[in-house]
Amino acid sequence: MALEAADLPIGDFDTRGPILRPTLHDAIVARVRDMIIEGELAPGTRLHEGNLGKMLGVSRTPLREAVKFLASEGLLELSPGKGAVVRQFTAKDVHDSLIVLGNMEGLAGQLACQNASDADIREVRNLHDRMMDMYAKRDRLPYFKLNQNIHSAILRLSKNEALISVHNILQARLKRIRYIGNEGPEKWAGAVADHEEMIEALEARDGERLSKVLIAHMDKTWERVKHAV
Amino acid sequence: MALEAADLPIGDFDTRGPILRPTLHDAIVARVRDMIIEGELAPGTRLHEGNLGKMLGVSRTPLREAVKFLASEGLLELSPGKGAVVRQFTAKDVHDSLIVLGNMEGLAGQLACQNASDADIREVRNLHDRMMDMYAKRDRLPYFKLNQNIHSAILRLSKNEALISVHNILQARLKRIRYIGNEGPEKWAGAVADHEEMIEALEARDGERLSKVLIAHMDKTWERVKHAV
DNA sequence: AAACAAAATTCTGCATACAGCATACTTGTG
DNA sequence: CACAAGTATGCTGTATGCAGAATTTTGTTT
Repeated sequence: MALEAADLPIGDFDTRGPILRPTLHDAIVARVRDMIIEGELAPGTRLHEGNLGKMLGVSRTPLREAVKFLASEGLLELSPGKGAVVRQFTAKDVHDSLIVLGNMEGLAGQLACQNASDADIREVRNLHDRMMDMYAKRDRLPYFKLNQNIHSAILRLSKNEALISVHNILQARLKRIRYIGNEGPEKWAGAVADHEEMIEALEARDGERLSKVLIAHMDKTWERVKHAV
Repeated sequence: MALEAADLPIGDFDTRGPILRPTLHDAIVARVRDMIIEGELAPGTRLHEGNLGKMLGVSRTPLREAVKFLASEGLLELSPGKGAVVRQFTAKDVHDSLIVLGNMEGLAGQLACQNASDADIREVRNLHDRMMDMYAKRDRLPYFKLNQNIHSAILRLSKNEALISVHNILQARLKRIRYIGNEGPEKWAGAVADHEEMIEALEARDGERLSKVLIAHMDKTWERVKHAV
């Protein structure tokens, strides 16, 4: 089953601006990235251009271009003469990344309090309330998704493209860890309390407070995830 | 004059770990990146694979791979069917990036105060003193280089690879702006005062203070650069 | 002369072909 | 039986060829 440009997930299209034709390149990048995140390509695995290309139904040329792209994102490492290897993250790498992510989200929170419109904030409140419903029902997966959405929303509300961009890069590197770490011993009540404080601070446009909660929240993420690294 | 792997700048080699063979890929990436930073490839320019390849003495295949790599770094934009274009940064893009960079350096300062060895700090003191000599002589270029070195050193002393990595990405995107902005109406004395406070805070391992100075210092960078954007 | 349409050219995107290097295997020797 | 050297296979890295899209040029019409 060959990979085609139409396999691009909808979310990858930029609906503002001129409509861009989907490209095979983007499709391959997205597919291989998913394979890494979902563990189909385990850390340390050497990518075999012939096999992987056949598996995806594309020739080596666009596949190699996608590999270079992902290497630049930090998901793959290039070994000259030996091709690409799925990057291994040490526990320290993950911890370091979470510290940086926490700081970025803190900054995003501060900026969001300055730059978000009232309507923007109402949207986050909406997400928050829906998440709380899921918490009441102890419905894990939709809770998790809405949780992610809230964090992305805060980034978006910062209206700082540079911040969003570097956050995405770092986030992508850790997505796999989060993916496996999701089953860990979460202190669910504590996380929910954090989120209550977040939405309060955001609605009060209290950037300092929001920033602090977001950073503290990320510290707890490390506690939750570190056993899995 | 064909581009060869030997044209790699020394600094690109990772001297720790196994010695890696220089690759044409890295050489092309570095060369094109420089061409963008130095303005040889102006923002908005469409990269012509045929011409550029001939100019560098390489075929289109490795060139295209390098282009994808740089696109992932954010220095190029890919237009499906139209190839790659040197990315244009708006004034807001630059301002946003500087805010994020300032925040990152602030975090790096805090971490450096925790994680740097005394010897590490002495090295920065050394750089600082040499920079001050250059300031006394009003010797602009070496001052500028030492200045850059000090900022990189603080990042390095944070001992946080993730932070160093994302900082480098954002830094690379702005290098061209810094390059042209360097001639601007710098408030040299003010910058020097900032640096005096930085080294004091670092030697006192006062993370809070160092962080604040670094962030304020970056705000001034925006003032110095914004006229050129 | 200007505007539009159509053809020709040029460029990108992808596939394939080939050369050189890395690795695995085999075979010979101590 | 173990180890080393030589051989063979297979993979990566690079160049080239081809098809289709984009752009430019040219011709035609108003």
